[in-house]
Amino acid sequence: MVSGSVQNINTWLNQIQTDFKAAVSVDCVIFGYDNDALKILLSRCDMPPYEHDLSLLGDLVHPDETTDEAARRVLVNKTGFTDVFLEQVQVFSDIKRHPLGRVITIAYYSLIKIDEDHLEHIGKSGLWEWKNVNEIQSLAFDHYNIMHTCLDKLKKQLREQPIGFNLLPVKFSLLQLQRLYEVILQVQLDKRNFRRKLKSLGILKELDEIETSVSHRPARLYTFDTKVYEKKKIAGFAFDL
Amino acid sequence: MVSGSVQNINTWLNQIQTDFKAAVSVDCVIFGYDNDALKILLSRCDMPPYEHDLSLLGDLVHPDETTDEAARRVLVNKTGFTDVFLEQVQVFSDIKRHPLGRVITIAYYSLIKIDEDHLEHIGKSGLWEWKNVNEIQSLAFDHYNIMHTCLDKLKKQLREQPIGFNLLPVKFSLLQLQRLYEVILQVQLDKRNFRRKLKSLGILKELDEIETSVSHRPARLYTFDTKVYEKKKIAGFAFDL
DNA sequence: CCAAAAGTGTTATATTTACACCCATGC
DNA sequence: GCATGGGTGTAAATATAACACTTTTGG
Repeated sequence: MVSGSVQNINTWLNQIQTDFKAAVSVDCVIFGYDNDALKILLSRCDMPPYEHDLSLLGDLVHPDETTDEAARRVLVNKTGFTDVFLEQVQVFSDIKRHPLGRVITIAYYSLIKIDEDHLEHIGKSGLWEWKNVNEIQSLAFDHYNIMHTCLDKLKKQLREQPIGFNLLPVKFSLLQLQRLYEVILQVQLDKRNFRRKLKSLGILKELDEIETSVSHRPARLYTFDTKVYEKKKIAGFAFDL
Repeated sequence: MVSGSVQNINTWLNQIQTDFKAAVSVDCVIFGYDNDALKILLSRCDMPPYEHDLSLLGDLVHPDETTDEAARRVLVNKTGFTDVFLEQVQVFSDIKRHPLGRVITIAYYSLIKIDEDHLEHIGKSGLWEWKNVNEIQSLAFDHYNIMHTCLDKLKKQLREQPIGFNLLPVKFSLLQLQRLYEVILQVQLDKRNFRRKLKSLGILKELDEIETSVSHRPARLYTFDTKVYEKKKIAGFAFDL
C-alpha cells in the first residue's frame, strides 16, 4: 500500500499514467428567476439508462483548461453570456455515479438574468428548457442530488451576500427583489423592514425611472451599485434577512 | 467541438477512455492547535523540483473510492484518527500545478485534537511535522495557495458553527476556547461577553472538574455537548463573535 | 370608484458592546 | 504576599421585529 509510507516519485508516475486516472467533468446548475419562480436550465439526456430524463448542463473537462474554465465554457456555449455569476460548489465522486465508467464531476452553480431576449429563444429551441425547481422530481445520474446541494448553497449565499441581483433585470423594483428572496428562501418578509435593511446596505442606486404598463401605482426602479458593493465586500458584510 | 451541440454518447465514451482523463488527488490541510498557535501537519516533499519544500498530506484517489473516502484514508493513515472533522473545500486544477502531468486535486481541511499522545509521536517521527501557520512562507506545488484557501474557509466556518471544539482536548476551560478563537480569527474578544454568548448557545456542558497544576486559581472545565449541538444544527444557528 | 401595489414611521424587544473588581491558587 | 488568570453584572447603544394607513395609477 502506498499511503502510510513516504510518497515515492516512481509510484506516482506509474499511477498517474496508468489506471489511477479518471474522467473529470463539470455540471452546472444554472438558476434563473421568472414569474416569481426559481428555475433551472436543463437538457434532455440521451444516455442510457437515462434517455427519458432531464439532466444538468455539463461537459468533460478538457486537457487544456481548469475546471472553472470548463464550467464557464459550458455556460457561454449554452447561454451566450460571458459575464455571469458562477461558483464552484462541490465534488461528486461516487464510483457508480456514471454508467460509462468513472467520471468525477465538479458541481457549479450560476445565476442568470433569464429575461434577456435570446435566453427565451434558448428555452424555445427544444434542446434546453427552463424548469421550475419545485416541479423537478428527478434528474439523470446523480443530478437531482447535485441540484439540491447547489440549491442549499444558493440559499446560504443569498443570506450572506447580495447576489440576488444576478437573477433580476438590471432595473428592478424593491417588491421584485423582495419576492425573489421570499421565493428562494421560502420565508415571508416584512416590506418596510426589508426596504430599510436594503437601503442601509447602500448598494442600491435609486433610478429616475418607474415601472411602465402596470395597472396600479408604478414602482420606482433601482439598480445594483457594483462599485459600492465591491468596496464593501472586501470589508465583509453580513446580510441577515 | 463537442460542446454547444447535444452530447453524443460515442463522443463521451471516446473521451472518457482516451485522453480526456486526469489523475485526481486529495490534499488535506490538517489543522491542530497547541500552545496558543494554529498549526498544520506537513510532510517533506521528495518530488523535484520541490525536494526541499514541505507539502500537504495527500494521495491519489484510488479507482474504488470517492474523494471523501480518499481524504479520510489519508487522514487515518497519517494521524491514526478515524473520527475527525473533515470538510471538502475546493478543487484546484491549474494545468501546470503538478510537475508530473495533469493532476486535479481536491482540497480538504481537517481539525485535530493535537494533544493526544500518539500525535506528538507522529510529530517526532521526522516524516511529518507540525508547523505554525504564521511561520509557513511557502510550500511545494500550489499547496501554499491551497493552505490559505482552507484557512479562509476555517475562519468562515468558525464564525458560523461551533467547530472550534474539534481543536481542543475533550475537556477545556473557557479561556482556552476564547484564546483559540482569538488566535484563529485574529481578533480580541471580551471575556464576559464571550462567556455569555457561549453559555447561551447551550452546547457547553459544565463539568465537575477543574484544571490541575496551574499556578493560579484553576479554571472550571467544560466539554462540548454533541447531542444538543446536533439538534440545533438542523434548525441552523449563527455563531457571530 | 375600485382594485392593486407603492410607499412611509414608530414603538417594543432583543442583542451587542463596553467596562472593573474581587477571588482562588501556587510559589 | 504576590503574581496569575478565574469568575462575575450592569447600563447604554444598536439592531430587529411587529404593525396600518394613505397614495397613485389603470381600468
